[in-house]
Amino acid sequence: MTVAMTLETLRHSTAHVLAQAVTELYPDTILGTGPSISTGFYYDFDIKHKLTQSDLNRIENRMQEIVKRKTQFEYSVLDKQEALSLMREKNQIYKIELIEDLGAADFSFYKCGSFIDLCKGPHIKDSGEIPAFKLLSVAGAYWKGSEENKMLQRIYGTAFFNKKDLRSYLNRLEEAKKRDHRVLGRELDLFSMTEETGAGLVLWHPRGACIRDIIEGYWKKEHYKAGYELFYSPHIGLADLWKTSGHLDFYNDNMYSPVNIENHDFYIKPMNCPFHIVYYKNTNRSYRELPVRLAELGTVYRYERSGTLHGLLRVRGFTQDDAHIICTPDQVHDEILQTLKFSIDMLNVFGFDKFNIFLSTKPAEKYVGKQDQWEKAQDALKTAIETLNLPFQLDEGGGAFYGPKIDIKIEDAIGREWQCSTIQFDFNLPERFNMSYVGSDGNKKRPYMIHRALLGAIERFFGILIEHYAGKFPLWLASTQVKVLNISEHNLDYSREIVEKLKKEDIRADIDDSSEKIGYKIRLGIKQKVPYLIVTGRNEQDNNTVSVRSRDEGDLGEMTLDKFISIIKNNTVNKV
RNA sequence: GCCGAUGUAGCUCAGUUGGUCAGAGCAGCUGAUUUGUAAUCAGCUGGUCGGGGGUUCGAAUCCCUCCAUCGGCUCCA
Repeated sequence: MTVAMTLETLRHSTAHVLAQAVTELYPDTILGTGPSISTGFYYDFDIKHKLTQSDLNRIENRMQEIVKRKTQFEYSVLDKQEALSLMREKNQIYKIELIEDLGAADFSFYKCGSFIDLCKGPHIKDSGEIPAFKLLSVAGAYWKGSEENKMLQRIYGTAFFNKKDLRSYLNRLEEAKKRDHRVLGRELDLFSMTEETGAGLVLWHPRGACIRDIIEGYWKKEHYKAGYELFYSPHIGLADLWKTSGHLDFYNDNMYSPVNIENHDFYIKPMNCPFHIVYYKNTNRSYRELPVRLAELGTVYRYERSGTLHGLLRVRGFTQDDAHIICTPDQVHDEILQTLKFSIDMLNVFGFDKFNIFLSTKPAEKYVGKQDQWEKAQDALKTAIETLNLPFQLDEGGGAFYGPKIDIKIEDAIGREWQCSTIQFDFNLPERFNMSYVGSDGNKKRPYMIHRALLGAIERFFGILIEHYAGKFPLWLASTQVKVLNISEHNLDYSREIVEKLKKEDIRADIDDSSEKIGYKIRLGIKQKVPYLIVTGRNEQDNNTVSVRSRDEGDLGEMTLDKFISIIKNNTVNKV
């Protein structure tokens, strides 16, 4: 066997060493599987003993020993009978299942010391070739990833070619922890979620609310520019509405129980679309009116299983930056192109420029709508992506049953991918609601409907933003843009005057008029990540100036207030 | 929902085998200080130890249960 020493190989081999160590320490271990993954590797085990963090240390030490032993990885091939009997002998029921599943004639094994594992390889030459590794965590994981199956214990770890890479990876994990939006959210007093109010429900504190307001204000302004009309719909709707839309049939698991008012059931909305459609149908529509573009920051509530909740990134009540475009077949291409461009532009403004775009097409089996509709829609989506020269991945058959879609994912600080923008066709709802418009030939026609969100959900997007900026919101988004710090009581009037002047210029300014020393005030201002701190003391008062300290650029020295205001205005407009 | 871990003042955490163990720092408040670029000093107020139930003469500590959070899995129209 040739040994291709890729990071993947190294990690896969390290997973074997992990399994070997665990087997040595816990002889009753039944092995699951143990692949390499993008951040390292894992191995699943069925062990009676509940693994703890301290067990991890013990296992890691044993792994170090195995590495020191420099045992060879020996390759061998067994036929099915031999493979099965070997695994039976070792009571490896999961491996037996794998052998049966694979249905091949021959099976390759790798042996390292007394440890042998079913594996297609490749592997490193011997265990001594592992230069740097670390076990990271234990977690539960279903056998074969199915909820129906038994839950095994999974150990995560990582490995690198050298200690330096490992260290920098671990540092990155530390860094990511510091950026965690849940931590920063508390430190910067942006939001909270409490046991008292309910899991997955967000309290937007004034500072967070301020930033949200700026985001939403910008969002609205841009939507008007892009030819959208704003819409508001209620939080609950009659059962019949959701029956017509199909949500009570298809989405019921995610919906909360109804409230009964005068013998009518009302459901809290999990989506905004039905309301927009009802409005569309409010009057006879002519092709001359299309496209109709309705945008709404609509707050929806969905049941999410308790174990899936995660800070702002997965919640039960959230506000979609939703819109529905209802148009004629002729308009589909233009609308999609415009929407995709809009989406990318919007994400760019918030500092995101790394995207993973997925184009999902018609599922093989369950779907609604006609073939030519799907083709036209898919063509529009693909053409738009290509026109903008964006790389994308094709997810053949990955579309929803009601239409094809584009999903845009961005990466957060910890390398997790989060879906923000989505642009999806819907062939289902126009049918169900019998939507129509009168064409130029005087006949009633069925419009195309496009459902789209650019930021996805405000809550999730805010969480991603916090991590992206590490809490250092750019000037235009910062809740407090300038904090004025007076040196002593003698400068208080002058300092307050400065604040008032800044406020008059629509600059979000605040004052720290406590009787603390300037060092303390600066420390506090830095901790709060305020973009600009202004020091006002005797010198400034005498010279009629301010001393500016920028969060990102350090001390900018003494300048006139007018000069400072123009810097702020300039940077705000440019969104830096 | 599932597996595991965790839950002590607003925050970060101490609390040895159940018996002055309800504590510290920061924050907050009150005073003093009037300060020149990352923590001025002093005093004070904060907690049914996540909720409920149980064992015990006695529970933050042991048991049960519920809730929430964390790491994952699963799910993600």
